[in-house]
Amino acid sequence: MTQVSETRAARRSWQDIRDEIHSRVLSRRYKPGDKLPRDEDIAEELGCARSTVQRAMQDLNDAGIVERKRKGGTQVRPDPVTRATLDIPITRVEVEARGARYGYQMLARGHEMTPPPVASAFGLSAPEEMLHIEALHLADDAPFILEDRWVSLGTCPEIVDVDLSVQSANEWLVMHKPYDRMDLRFYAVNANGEMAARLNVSEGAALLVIERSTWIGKRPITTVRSVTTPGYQLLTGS
Amino acid sequence: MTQVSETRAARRSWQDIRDEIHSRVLSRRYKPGDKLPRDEDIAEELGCARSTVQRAMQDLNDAGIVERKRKGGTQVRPDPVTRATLDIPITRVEVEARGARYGYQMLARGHEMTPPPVASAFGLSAPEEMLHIEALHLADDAPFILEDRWVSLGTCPEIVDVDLSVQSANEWLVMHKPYDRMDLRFYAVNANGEMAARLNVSEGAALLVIERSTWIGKRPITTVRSVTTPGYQLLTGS
DNA sequence: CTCATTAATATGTAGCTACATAAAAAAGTC
DNA sequence: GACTTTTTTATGTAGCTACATATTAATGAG
Repeated sequence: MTQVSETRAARRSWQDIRDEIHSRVLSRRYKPGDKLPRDEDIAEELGCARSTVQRAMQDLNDAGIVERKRKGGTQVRPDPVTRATLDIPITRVEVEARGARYGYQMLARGHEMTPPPVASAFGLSAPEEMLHIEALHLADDAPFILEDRWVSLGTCPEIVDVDLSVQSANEWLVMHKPYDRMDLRFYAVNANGEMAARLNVSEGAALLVIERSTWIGKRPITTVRSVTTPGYQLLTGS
Repeated sequence: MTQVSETRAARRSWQDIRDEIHSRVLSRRYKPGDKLPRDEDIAEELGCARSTVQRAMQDLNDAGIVERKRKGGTQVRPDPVTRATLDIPITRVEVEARGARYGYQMLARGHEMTPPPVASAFGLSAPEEMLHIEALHLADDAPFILEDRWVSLGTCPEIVDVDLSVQSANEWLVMHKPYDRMDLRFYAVNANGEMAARLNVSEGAALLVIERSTWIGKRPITTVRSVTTPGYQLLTGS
């Protein structure tokens, strides 16, 4: 224990505090479901300010290690999860980052009533008229990603004036339409006849699909199913 | 019920500041690549403390909206990304959350030298002896996930004393082994003969694969390839 | 005893000061 | 001019106070 004075080499950073708490969780000194001491007591025990503990706890909370509730205190998450952050770039940037030439091709565009599967992805009770777009992203002229998109005209009327034969809808939406909720899902499908033809792969090939839906408030913005080409991998950093 | 603003200018929260900056980015008042004013100036302009701006900026940084560098200042990320956090639960918890009975079956276990693909996933220069485990996770006695795992004996010698015929290696590792780097990748494969037999699916079926590797410092801990059954989806919340 | 009201309390946030740190810019040096 | 050193500066962090907020716990009315 430090006699303090001015030797502030002993100053502990919030990362130190975080690591100390984390190691106590891993060593089972704090077991899953256990309630931790109040921030103030931990601060006193470890010789730092409450704000430092607060910062550390916030990080542990974000990392899924602990759960905090006002007045309820802090507890170790009973069911540990491994949490990762995933960056999904705009397809154009992704293609260019691979050193390939990006190409974009709009296959179809029209106003249609949402079919049931789309409505359910959005949590809509009644079908509504939406902009429906099918498009193909190309890398060095080879098919790269096939996308099937629906855009809500009620939430996003400006989209009808955008020239989507040149710029992908995603690119425009990402740059202009804020959202406060997003749902992502990943799964694998066997290429059906249409996919195989569009992507120039053999029928039955295993393809990774990325589905993304966004909302602002309770209002749907867009939902898109992106079918990737064989060999495509989604990666996380950190 | 929220007691909204009084006549006195309500204190602005860091979320308000964040949303203001974010909306400026979306409205292109701050364009991709642009340098933002210093925190202090933004604080003055918006009438709050620098610490509040700092908090807001930290969040925008985490969200991938801006990039910050000491002395270099803050700039709008030139290539916008959509960032999502992914929670991968322990398979047992995942199965139980679906209301199914969890089962676990170890198929093979042995000490082997790392084959080249595994070594490269870990960034190892020379192959080393590792614990190799093949196991099957079951949901209501049906195959759910097939896993092929390598655990570094140098980094993780305790693992040899753990009874992995009862508890999955992942469950033990998550609870006992901290890591500071993790790599995740997702892709789709067509079931080969062995996978098809193990998972009781037809050959060629499209299966989602999750590969995960973890390190502590520069030392590898474990790498695992989890092959899921048809219909499996990975989801993100927010 | 039951339900509604009030008090107590742990975390969350805003604002301040002071200092640390990294990196760019400026100033020297050969 | 090319290289090194110093200074400047914007962000990052630690610590403090004060207050807000969401719950839980205690209290009181019937």
